[in-house]
Amino acid sequence: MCPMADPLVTVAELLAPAFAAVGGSGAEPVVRPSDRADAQANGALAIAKRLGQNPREVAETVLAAARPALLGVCSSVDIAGPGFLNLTFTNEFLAGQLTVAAADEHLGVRPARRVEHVVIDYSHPNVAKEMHVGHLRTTVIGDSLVRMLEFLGHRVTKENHIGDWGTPFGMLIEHMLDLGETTAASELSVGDLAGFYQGARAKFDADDVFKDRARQRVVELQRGDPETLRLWRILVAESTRYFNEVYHKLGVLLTDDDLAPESMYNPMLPVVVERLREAGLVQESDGAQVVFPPGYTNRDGEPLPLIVQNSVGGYNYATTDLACVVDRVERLNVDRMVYVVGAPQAQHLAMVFAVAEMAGWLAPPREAVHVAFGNVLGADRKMLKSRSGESLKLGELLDEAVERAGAAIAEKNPDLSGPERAAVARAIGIGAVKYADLSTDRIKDYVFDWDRMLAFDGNTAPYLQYAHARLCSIFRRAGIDRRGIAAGGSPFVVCEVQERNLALRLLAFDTAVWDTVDRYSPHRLCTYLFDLAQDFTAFYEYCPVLKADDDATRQSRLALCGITVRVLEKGLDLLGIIAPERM
RNA sequence: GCCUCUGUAGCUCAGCUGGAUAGAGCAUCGGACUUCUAAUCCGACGGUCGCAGGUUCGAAUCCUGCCGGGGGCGCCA
Repeated sequence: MCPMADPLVTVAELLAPAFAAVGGSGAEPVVRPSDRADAQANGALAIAKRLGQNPREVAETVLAAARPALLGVCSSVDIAGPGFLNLTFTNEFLAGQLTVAAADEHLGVRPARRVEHVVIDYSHPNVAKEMHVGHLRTTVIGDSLVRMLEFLGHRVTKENHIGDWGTPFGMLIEHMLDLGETTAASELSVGDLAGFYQGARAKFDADDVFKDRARQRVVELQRGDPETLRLWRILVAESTRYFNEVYHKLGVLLTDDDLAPESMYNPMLPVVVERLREAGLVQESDGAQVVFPPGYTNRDGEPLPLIVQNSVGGYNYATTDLACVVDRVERLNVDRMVYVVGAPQAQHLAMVFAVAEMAGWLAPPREAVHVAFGNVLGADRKMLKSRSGESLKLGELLDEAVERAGAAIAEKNPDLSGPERAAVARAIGIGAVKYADLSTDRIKDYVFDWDRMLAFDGNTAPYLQYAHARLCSIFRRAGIDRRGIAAGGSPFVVCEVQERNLALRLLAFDTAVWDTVDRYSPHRLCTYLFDLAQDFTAFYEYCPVLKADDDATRQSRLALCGITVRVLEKGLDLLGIIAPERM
């Protein structure tokens, strides 16, 4: 078993036998952070309630049993209020825990007990359609979850389920023919997907001849006509190239290897329906082939179906989503499927999962999770739009972020120049956009505000990056490699209150990461990192490092800075944010 | 109509699987730079946690009802 760095986890472990002895097998210490001490254990109250005893007396009994285990760990343990155990750690214990964390490649974060194969479904842009701010959330949240799950040791499969199939492709292909293949391709590759799509749409709506051609083309596409497929592949290839440009700007992990296009599932669609039919789940309703998962009703209170084949024999996204489930279970053998998809799809996904369960494709411990998220709003609290009222192109938004960050740097630090300034502008601009998205609870809508996200104070990426840059500066001036600092010995001396607060925060990284992953809520890690940056700057203000009074203090503070910079860097990396060395 | 998410300081948000006196940041006001990056720090001000009940030793947190806002509810994805 690997040693645990987090004092709350460690002390919970130390207290567990005493609580179990007094309260029975279900009794837990319930250790939480506290304002009045370093931690409080609330478990005695639950035991008292269950046993009908006085909670303070229960706390006394538990404490008496636990005392030996806490020797050297806690400098004081008090019973307070109705029966809390207030725990204060010894500085020596904290120093020892810091040594454990510093020696750990994972900075004290416990690896997953059981390694799972997790598939994450995110980003999913549509071919020949613009990527907009709606794609920002799924892409950034998904990317962050991939990084965290991998950090915990899971095997992660990224799936970018791009929309490359469906009736719109008839008009898109015909539009491409009208423009000429090379013109069309160049229009798409420079990223004018909105113009291309709207051009096709306008003709489709206005021109009946064009409409007929488009419909005929859909038939050819579905029939597998080679020439039509060739044209279709041009659309897909040019769009994919454009998506990759946006992904590159964003700095996310997605590559072509992660593409799981809708069309990939086409051959499976009839099979899915057939298998549902064999399982006796399919009914005909108004001419369509449907499954009725229990518990869903429409607005008239009648059972609500999941339509898997429409009345003219076509398949839809429910069929495709079911095919995905089958593919992931039977081909990839995944343990967990994570869908980073907007909140409006909640009912659809719930029904798909329900049908998959009915068919026996999805059964515990295998699980499917909908990681839902809200909208990005403008200052008017409506869906974010460009000035002209069009939907905002993601690529342009990212360019603007880098531009704004560049302007800020030019003003604040004129010494940075050339390529370094450009790189820093990118790290700050993109980091700011990502952090603004990740730092609020994903289920809620948030207001997109340039000034707030790019501010260098407050809960923003630049504030965290600035703390990181100051740390790097210390090591640069000391002429020490910050990565090699903590190796060997136990240099930590926890003394000043700022050192103590920083130490406690650093040691809570484990809990912060696990809380974040357990709830698929990156904003929890953001909150932690902001707290860490604040604790560090307080330390930085009051505790000289390079000019410390004596060498032991200097060594200890350098080592403390060494873990801080690693946690900050790793934490930001888990959010997909780059921390520049200077800014 | 039913389902679902949501309502916390002037503003933007944490806290929600029950714990002690509800926390940050911004803004406002007052302090701190010949100092490891002041892009910072310290302090003050600021809240009947939408409303009303209930559960209990204890509720922002759980339950019920109501009010306000968003979303979803049969052949698009």
